[in-house]
Amino acid sequence: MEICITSLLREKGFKVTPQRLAIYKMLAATKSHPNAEMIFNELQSMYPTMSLATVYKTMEILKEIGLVQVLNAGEDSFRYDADTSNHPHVRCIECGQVDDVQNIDSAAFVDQVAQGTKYHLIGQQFYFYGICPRCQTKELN
Amino acid sequence: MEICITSLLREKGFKVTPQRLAIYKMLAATKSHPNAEMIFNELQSMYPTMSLATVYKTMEILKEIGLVQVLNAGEDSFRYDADTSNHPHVRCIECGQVDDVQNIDSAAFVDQVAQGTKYHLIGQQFYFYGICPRCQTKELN
DNA sequence: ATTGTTGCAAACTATTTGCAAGGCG
DNA sequence: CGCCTTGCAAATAGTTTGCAACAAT
Repeated sequence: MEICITSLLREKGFKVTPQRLAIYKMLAATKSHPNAEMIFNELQSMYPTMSLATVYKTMEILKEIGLVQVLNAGEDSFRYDADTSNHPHVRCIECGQVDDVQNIDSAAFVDQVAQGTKYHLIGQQFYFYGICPRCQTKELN
Repeated sequence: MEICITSLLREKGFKVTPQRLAIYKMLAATKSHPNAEMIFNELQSMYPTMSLATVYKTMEILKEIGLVQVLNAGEDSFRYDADTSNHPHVRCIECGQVDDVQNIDSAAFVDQVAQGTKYHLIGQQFYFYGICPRCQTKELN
């Protein structure tokens, strides 16, 4: 995994820096789909000089070399996911957490859209909204 | 349709103003899924004192009373749609236009997700990306 | 008459950019 | 060593808010 990002950066002509490794490592280790500020906050203790701008610049590169995907779950900021497989996401409208939706077969649905539109389709994003298990139990108060 | 927005506003305790009618009428008459600035620009000739802030405030209300839905197709601004039925959208990565995807049956797909997640699902948004017919022909140059 | 709304300007937030100092190759 | 990257600060863009004048009920 570290090998992967290191060689990928070099291949594409980007330099390998501690900041880039740290950002990618942190993202790959979480399932929380953090936005830039969350990533920045989490890395600040380890890298006291880390800047938000570097997080943004790094995400731009990681997106470009295919190591992260950018999520736009209807919020005011972008979230990032080191799992670049094309899977749906679901956001809790109470607490705001974003989870993966696993083991979904969207092929039939995508095919249907591919046929129904005259676009040359390249990708897609599926976002669901609802109340997460934890917030459901909270609401029993 | 005008009757609808007028009575709906009154029912919910909002006042009926020319600006609100104009904004909704314009949105209901287009398929272009405009963002706030596009709406503002188009209305400025007819309503020279119209302000962007009023567009935003109005969209907030129209969303609240269920007359518009807000789209977040991976851009830096929100788009608005007076068609509140839950249909997918497709955006051209060349020219940026956003189109509806019509006649799609997503029930099976949604059911699959509803069962696969422990969320209490409330809604969803499907976004596709690709190259629109017009840009496909342009690319032949 | 009362209360909500408009529209300007200022505030705010997320993101991007310019640039000098520093680090990777 | 040369060039890319960092990180600060300033700039930008979309959206929201405060408030005084105004309009709908």
